Amino acid sequence: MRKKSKLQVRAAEAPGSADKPTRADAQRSRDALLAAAKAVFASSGADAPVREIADKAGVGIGTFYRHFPQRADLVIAVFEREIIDCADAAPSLAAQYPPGEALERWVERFLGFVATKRGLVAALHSGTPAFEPRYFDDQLAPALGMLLGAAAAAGEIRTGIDGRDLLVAIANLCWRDGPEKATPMVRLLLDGLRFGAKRAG
Amino acid sequence: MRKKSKLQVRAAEAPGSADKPTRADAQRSRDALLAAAKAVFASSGADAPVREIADKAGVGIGTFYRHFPQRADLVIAVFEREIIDCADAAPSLAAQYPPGEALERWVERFLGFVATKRGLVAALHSGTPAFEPRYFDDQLAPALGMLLGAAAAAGEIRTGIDGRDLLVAIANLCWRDGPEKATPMVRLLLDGLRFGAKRAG
Amino acid sequence: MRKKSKLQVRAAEAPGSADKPTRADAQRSRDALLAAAKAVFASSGADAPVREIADKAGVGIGTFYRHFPQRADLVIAVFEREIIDCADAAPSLAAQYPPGEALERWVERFLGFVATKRGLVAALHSGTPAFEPRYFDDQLAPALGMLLGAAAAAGEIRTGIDGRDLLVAIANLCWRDGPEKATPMVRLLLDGLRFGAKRAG
Amino acid sequence: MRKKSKLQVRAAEAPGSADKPTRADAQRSRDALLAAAKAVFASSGADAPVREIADKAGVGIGTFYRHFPQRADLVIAVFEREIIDCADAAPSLAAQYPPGEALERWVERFLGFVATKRGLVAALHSGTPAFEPRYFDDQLAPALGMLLGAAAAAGEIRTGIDGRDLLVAIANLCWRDGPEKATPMVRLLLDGLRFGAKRAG
DNA sequence: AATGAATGAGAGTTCATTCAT
DNA sequence: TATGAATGAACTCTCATTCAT
Repeated sequence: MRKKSKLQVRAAEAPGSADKPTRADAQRSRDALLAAAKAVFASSGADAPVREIADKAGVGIGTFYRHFPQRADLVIAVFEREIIDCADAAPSLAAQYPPGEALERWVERFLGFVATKRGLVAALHSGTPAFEPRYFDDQLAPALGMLLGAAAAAGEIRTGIDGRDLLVAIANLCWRDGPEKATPMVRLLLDGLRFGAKRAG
Repeated sequence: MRKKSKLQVRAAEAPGSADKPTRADAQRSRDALLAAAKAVFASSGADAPVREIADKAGVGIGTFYRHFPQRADLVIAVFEREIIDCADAAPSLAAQYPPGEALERWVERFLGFVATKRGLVAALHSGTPAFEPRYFDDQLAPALGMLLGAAAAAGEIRTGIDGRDLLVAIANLCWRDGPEKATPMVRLLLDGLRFGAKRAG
Repeated sequence: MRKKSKLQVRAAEAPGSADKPTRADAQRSRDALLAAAKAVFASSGADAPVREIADKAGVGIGTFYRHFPQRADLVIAVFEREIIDCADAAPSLAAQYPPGEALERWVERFLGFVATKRGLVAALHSGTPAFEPRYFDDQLAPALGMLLGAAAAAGEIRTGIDGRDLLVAIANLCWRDGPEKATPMVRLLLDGLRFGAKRAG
Repeated sequence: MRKKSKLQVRAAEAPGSADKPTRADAQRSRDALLAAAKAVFASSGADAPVREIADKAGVGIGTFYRHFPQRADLVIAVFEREIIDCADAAPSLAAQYPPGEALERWVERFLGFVATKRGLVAALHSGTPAFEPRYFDDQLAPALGMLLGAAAAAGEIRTGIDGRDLLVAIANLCWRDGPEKATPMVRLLLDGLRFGAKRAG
């Protein structure tokens, strides 16, 4: 079973817990910031001015930085739920579909998440890349790696492709383009995996 | 035959030409700025402060902005030669190698250009996207399109892939990663093109 | 009784006041800026570069602009004390002297302020004319108007002259000239007021 | 008889004259600049950017500065005709009206000129004050001085007021204000002159 | 913990004036 | 002479981030 993400833990921390009692007002600030960020990201992109978010949340910037020292921290927190759900979808798809199709469906799902958030990919790469260790490495890359391994074992795709590398590549393809432009190119990437399998076989 | 790029023409203008002959001092400033920019881009990335470049060129900012009203204008000018050379390589490669190999070699060459300029791709997308119309659309995309068409005609790759889309995809794959990371993913993309051919055949 | 000026209140705010108590550091910056501006204005005129003032104050330009978004805001603040004192002098003079003399003395005092600040009048008219509403209209014009009214009531000067108009006229007479040149002309203006009274009488 | 102004002479210089033959193209440039300046002054004020005028004249800025090294030179040239006419009106008025009225009428005429040119007075004081010697001192001040002298001799106004000082004072009163605001104040000034006469008498 | 003032780099512009061609 | 490129000071504004309160 996947362990819960650190942020999630911190966020969901019950008041009165052993280590950090998470004061009620702090939690309120955090929630307000997340709600504001979600709204601002949707309207102005994920590279909106920090102050705009803080203002919308009715909170000082100091407070913003206390909660989200890095811009990426905020982005992560905003999309945390979706990321976790996406990672979680991997085992389900693997159980329901043959390996190749499971892979394809999962990539499509990931694409549906990442390509529809204007500025997400760019934002995640600004400043300290906190996103990658936390989610790429711990959640999404293993999920994709598992699907790749299964498909390779079934002879449907080539071997030797690292899940993380492919994940980053897919994200990069969505850097500026929406799903319409990105999807065909991602398909090409997957076909490239298949091509290797055929050649190898 | 491709017509010479406008900028190139302006820079290389022969004395006595029809339109304004580019004063020697203006040309000197321009050259100094380009040289300075090339150096600064190499050391500090393509998002270096404008003033730093002007200073290094021994030129006022006023002069800088006269020559390059938008930051992207400078970036373009700096890499102009390389871009043109890259585009020019397409016909040569097409003449020397079988279509599939010509395509592959050209993409590698493009990669060698774009993936080694830290910050280039990102810089070109900030501000006015002057780069794309001028070079992507007019020079590089047609070059790649030609190679794609030839390879498709030879049955080596699938049809229906737009040169510009693929070009952008390749550039996107290099967005943050150097050639080491990008190259395998670009290979995958090309294999995807081949996979389509096989499947279609 | 005149209410205290807003700026003054903000500056002199007693701790524990209802509205925002002006943080100590903000006040320090503000004071430093005012002191620096006073010095720079004296040496370089009221149109000195903003950065020079910020530098002399040991403060960033960002801070400068936070405190004084418009250049005129600074000019106002610098001379605020003197302006207020000048306006405050009107009732005292009115109490001590006969109306005509009170008027004359006050004008002389105003002149002593405005004609000795090289560039003051010009500076106040550049950019947003924030000065006029705040001080001309609210403080000085009423002060002068009161004196005019009293003198007119006493039959010493003509009626029907607006305090603000006269105030502006006096300031305009000092626009470039120091008190030596301006004073005789201002005297003429006051004599004009008296002439009207005599004629009317 | 008044000698012709230097500028006028230069402008009207016949080609082929003894000293400077004034090339035809130079004259054309000059004329174009004057026409352009007149238009631009009317629309954008007398403090319009130099380049705007040069552009409108279809002439390089270099050419502008050759003809009008100081901004005031241009302003002068543009209004030269009107200034001379204004000065010339003094003797006529003196011949037609009693001294006091002649003075009043001339001042009104001067006002009608200077107060209706937005930015004129300010422009004349920027840079080297070339205006004053040439026109204030040589033409207008003597004209006003003459009228003042006559009125004083007739006992209508006080003595001891310098024509130039009064002229500058009147101009200053028009610095920012149009004739509506300025006229009453100028009247006050004239009444002040009369007040002195009565008191002296 | 919350706040928001302070900071300073930087972009992009405008403009009067000088100077090389 | 005419030209317009060069110059560089200055200004305004934006923003991420730090730090005093």
